[in-house]
Amino acid sequence: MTTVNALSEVAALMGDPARASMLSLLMDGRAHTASELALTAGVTAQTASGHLSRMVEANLLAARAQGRNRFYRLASSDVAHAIESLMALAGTRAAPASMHAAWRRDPDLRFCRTCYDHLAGQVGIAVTDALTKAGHIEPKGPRDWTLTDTGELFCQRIGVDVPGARRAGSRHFARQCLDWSERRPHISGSLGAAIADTFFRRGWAEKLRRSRTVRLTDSGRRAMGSHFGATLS
Amino acid sequence: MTTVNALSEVAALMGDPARASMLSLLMDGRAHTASELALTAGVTAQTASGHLSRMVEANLLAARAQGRNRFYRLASSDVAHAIESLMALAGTRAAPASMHAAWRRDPDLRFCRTCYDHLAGQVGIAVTDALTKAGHIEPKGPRDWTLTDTGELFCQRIGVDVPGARRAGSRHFARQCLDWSERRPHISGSLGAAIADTFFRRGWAEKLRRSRTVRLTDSGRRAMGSHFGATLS
DNA sequence: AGAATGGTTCGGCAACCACCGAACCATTGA
DNA sequence: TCAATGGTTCGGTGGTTGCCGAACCATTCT
Repeated sequence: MTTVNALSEVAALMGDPARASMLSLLMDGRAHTASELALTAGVTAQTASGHLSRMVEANLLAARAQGRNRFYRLASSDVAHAIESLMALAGTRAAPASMHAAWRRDPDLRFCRTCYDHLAGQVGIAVTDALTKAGHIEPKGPRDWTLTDTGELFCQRIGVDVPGARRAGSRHFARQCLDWSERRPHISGSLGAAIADTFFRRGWAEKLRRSRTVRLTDSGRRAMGSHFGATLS
Repeated sequence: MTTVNALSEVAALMGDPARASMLSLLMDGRAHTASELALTAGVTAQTASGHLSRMVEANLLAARAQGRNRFYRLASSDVAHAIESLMALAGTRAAPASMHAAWRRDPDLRFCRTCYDHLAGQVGIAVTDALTKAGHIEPKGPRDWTLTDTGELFCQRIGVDVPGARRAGSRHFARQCLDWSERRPHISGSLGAAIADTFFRRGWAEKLRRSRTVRLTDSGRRAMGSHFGATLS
């Protein structure tokens, strides 16, 4: 009820290892079935079911029934943002030495991944930086960007569905999202999602199954150079 | 070790009610003694000691011995930011009806409070908005502000120690911090702290003991009108 | 030196809760 | 209609951990 208990309740929910792995998987922005989540969490279906209903109850997750499957997804991008923020904290938690070790362990994840439904990691940052440098997006207000006229043209040229992104209901159009590995913001919101979608549709990138990791294809690397003027390690 | 476990570990630390209330108290940005923290958490000194050492171990808290007292404070503003982010999530957790009830319960906290060491709540937002509207600060990059020339003069006039804030080591100068009750950014960083300090030094505001709540004095209300052109409910 | 205060360590207890086995419901396909 | 698959509910069990009493260390005050 009181604000401190609400804090501890929500934190305690994320504090269980099984639930944390489920949330981590759901950070890819997609909806996953209960059994899939049970598998990645390393628990049986019954146990997973309990966890999932508790998180739905607490409005961390949303459930959608389809056939005999039940799909779960993060309830809102706010939840995704809070998780990223905790991850950022967890990243600074350890001493620099072991931090490097942790990053060595998952260099691909650090290079490119999905954050909810948009691109994050070095690639996400590179895209965002390129758009900023070219004057295609400009900061508007504290947590948003504006798409400039040249940005509109640019998006049209590479095939980003801007009208569709603008149509996306009450959702933010171009939002700043803090990247936990780079510790700098990348572009999110419906425009960020549309850009990521372009990467997947044009074969520039592909999602690895059961993971937030994204692999940049060869044509993707070329596109980063030609369209975004970015060179990646 | 792996990133998901680091997430769950940090979340689990915040997930205990006793630790959560300690962290809430420490959100006022000050250092508090172990017994003070034990009292607000409603546990005995031994229990509190255990909690505190665990949080120091996890780099959430920093400890400083002084005489026979031991003072604990948040280890970094990153920790404060993560807590605010979780609180924001906890705020949206409940249905709108009960959310209002929770806010009714603590209208003063929502009106004005400290967030780490700067002002938050309606007053924090009002100050930030006024500075923006007058062109005293401008967004610089994704999460910072620049103090303009007129802003420099304005600060000097009302007695904000800008040189001192600039001298503040490696700390960010003017940072954007998300306000969990207003869900909009207010000014933090060393400049935000200097502004809050001015409010306290000039008697515009005073901290309520054992709480993050800040009371705006009558002269503070007048100052909000004359210096910031803001009217508060 | 002795007493008082603030803080920590240790050991045992109790409550909580994550977990699984088993049984049960719902949807799909044969 | 009957099996198969996906999911949830229920009950009992075990491990974790938060908690306090008691003893112990450190600092300050008389």
